[in-house]
Amino acid sequence: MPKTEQQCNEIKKQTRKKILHDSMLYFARNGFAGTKISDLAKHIGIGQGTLYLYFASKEDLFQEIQKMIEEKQDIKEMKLLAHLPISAKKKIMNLSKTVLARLSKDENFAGMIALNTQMMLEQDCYNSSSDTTYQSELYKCTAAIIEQGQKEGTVVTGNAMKLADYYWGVVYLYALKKLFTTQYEMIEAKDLSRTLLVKGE
Amino acid sequence: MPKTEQQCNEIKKQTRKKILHDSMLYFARNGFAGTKISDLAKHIGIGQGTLYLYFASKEDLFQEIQKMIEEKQDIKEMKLLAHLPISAKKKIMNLSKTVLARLSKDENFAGMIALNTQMMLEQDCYNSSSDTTYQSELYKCTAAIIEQGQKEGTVVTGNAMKLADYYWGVVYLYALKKLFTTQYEMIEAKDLSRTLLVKGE
Amino acid sequence: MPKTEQQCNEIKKQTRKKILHDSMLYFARNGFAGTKISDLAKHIGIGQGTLYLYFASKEDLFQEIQKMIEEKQDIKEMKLLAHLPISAKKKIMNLSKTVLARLSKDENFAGMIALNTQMMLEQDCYNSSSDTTYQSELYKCTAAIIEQGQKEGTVVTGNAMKLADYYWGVVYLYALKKLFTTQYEMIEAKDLSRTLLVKGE
Amino acid sequence: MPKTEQQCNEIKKQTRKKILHDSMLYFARNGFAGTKISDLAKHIGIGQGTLYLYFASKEDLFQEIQKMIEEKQDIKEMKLLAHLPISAKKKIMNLSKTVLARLSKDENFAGMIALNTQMMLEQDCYNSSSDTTYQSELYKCTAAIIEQGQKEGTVVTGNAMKLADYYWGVVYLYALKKLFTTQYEMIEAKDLSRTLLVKGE
DNA sequence: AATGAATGAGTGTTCATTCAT
DNA sequence: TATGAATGAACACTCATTCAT
Repeated sequence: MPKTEQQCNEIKKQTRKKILHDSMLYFARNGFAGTKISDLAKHIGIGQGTLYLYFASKEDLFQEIQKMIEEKQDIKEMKLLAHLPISAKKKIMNLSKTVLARLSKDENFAGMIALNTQMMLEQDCYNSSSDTTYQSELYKCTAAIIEQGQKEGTVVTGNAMKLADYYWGVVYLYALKKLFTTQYEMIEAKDLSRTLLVKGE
Repeated sequence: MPKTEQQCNEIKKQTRKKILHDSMLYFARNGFAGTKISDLAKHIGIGQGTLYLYFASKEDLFQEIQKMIEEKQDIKEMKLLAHLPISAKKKIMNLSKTVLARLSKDENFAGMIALNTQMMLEQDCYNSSSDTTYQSELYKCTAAIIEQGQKEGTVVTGNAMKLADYYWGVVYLYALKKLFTTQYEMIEAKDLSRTLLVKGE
Repeated sequence: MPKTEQQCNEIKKQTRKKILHDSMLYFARNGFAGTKISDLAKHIGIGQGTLYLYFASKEDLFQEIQKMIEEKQDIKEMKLLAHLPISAKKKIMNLSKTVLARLSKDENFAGMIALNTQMMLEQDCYNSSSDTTYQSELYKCTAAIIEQGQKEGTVVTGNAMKLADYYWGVVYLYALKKLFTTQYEMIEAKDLSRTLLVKGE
Repeated sequence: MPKTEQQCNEIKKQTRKKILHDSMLYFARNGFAGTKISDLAKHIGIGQGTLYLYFASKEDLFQEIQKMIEEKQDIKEMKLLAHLPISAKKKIMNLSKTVLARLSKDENFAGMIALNTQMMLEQDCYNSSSDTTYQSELYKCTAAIIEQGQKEGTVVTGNAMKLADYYWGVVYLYALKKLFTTQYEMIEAKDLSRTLLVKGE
């Protein structure tokens, strides 16, 4: 539309964002193959054709969603947490509380976690030598905290990366529950923390 | 078929079993929508048409697989374990060791766990008032052990069913890893046990 | 539009003409089915929507182009030529020279000839009993000259209309060359005339 | 079908041929953009899906048709004619008679000529420096005859290739008539020959 | 009056299912 | 019984047309 003048592409950006956002949740719930463009468009509330004004194909849309997730992943907070001058145990309980709280309130966060983990799984599948690219930031931060905790004697022994993977795996689990089940019992922070801590509570 | 007459349907049973089995893994990896009959048949090593001699439709095949899983789920062992006169902590560590060992060795077990959990998730989605039908056996057994442990003071406090759900969720996680990743780090029994036990080791 | 009032529809006429003209060439090159409104509008240098201010539909635009061609067809000159008191041979060589010269210089003329002939071909297809409507004028004039030439012994024997059809068919041929090829060798007037004349040169 | 054994792909070859053949005529009449797969399949008498068992896409089918035409083009006869120890005039009249006779009887021949010429036109369009690849054989043979005739004084002067192009252009013209019109007047051999010969009859 | 973003009917392509062998 | 070629309903994608600005 020739709205006023300049920012008709303000609207375009808005629409693009809405599509990306709404599609993310839809894909997270139904998977790529299980998502029909016709249904997706209806769910977003736009015409089928409109989708193709913003994305070249279903595949392209999916990839853009993945890109978005990679960029978003709130790693900044994580990094901040990792560098605070507090005990690893505190950090872990803090992180767990924060993550579970967001998971409870925010479906988008759940969708992001779910898609992100699925991407990692499938990526591993075809590309086992992958350097675990994007997720590494998140995992590295967690691993750093774990190593600190191991020195402090509050975190269980074992490969730090493997433990970080375990921790986020559990988060993925409850992201799925958030996405798929209506009445679910969210885990508690102490339960999540227990994946890492020597002695819970 | 010129097998005189007797057990030409011995062969039929055999074929049906093979289809169910091979399809299970394929579905677990690719999902229902992501599975094409043509690919599936090739993967099994039979003609597309043959599938329809044994199953009425793709949907029917999928349901039969689900039934099979429900029936198989080695609950007997579980029940046995649950009623042994040993401490809950021992039971849990035992169970964890057994489950993870099977997961490592047996892709079918991984497939079963994966499909089973996905079924539960999707079922919840559309049928939130479900009485958690089939999975309940497995979960009830685990919950019983958990309750025993809580009395003994070795298992963390909290709703027993929720904790059982958590426990099997982690198992699901590593079933996925088994199915999707080529080089994965399996969790250790003590890590799995820690989801429930007050103090690891 | 703030053009006071008088001839803001002078501009409208101008635009309509431009659309008709530019579309004609585009249709001639790409055919009806092969022409997309989006591409056409870009080619003309207007918005897609603008087209629909001047024409009800793609089909309508195409029909208006056809009408325009029918009306334009410089039959007047032809008629004039037909009635001049000179030999048929002269008339034919004259006509050939003129037609080929215009073809060389004027893409629009080529487009008109091409579309016109294609119309005739397709019309015949669905309406074989057609009285060859509009093109008849042009053909009748040519046939008249042919008949004159046959009497004078300079034009080959045969049905005059069929020969006229042949003559303009060759013109169509070189209209296509003009439209589609960048470096083409235009036929010479004597070559075109030879379709009719007993003895060339 | 597992017919007897070996030649179920005899049938496949047959079907492929039928599709190629029937599509050729359909494309010749309607153009690429004007041809709908649904209509084409109906016209051939097969299901839409069947087309995609034999050809990867509409575009692919079209290209295969073009390949087929290039290969077919009955150049052998032409070459034979070109090398006979008879006068160029005889050769030309012979050729004209043969070509027009086939055009009258054989729609496929008409389709081939039409598509072939259209290919050449479009090819020129995008690739003006093309060495006129495949059609050259046919044109070269004709040009050779023309040159012979020019020496013998029976063929008009001028660039031989240009004249060959003219000759086959006229053939194209009547291929179109054959394809599009129901009641058409085919040109006569002497008319076609006159494009080249100094003096008709 | 002019625009181009939005739309959905229509087109190309895929895939679960059937069926002749 | 087993097969895979054939099918058409369903899906991804395109494009003529509309409409808010």
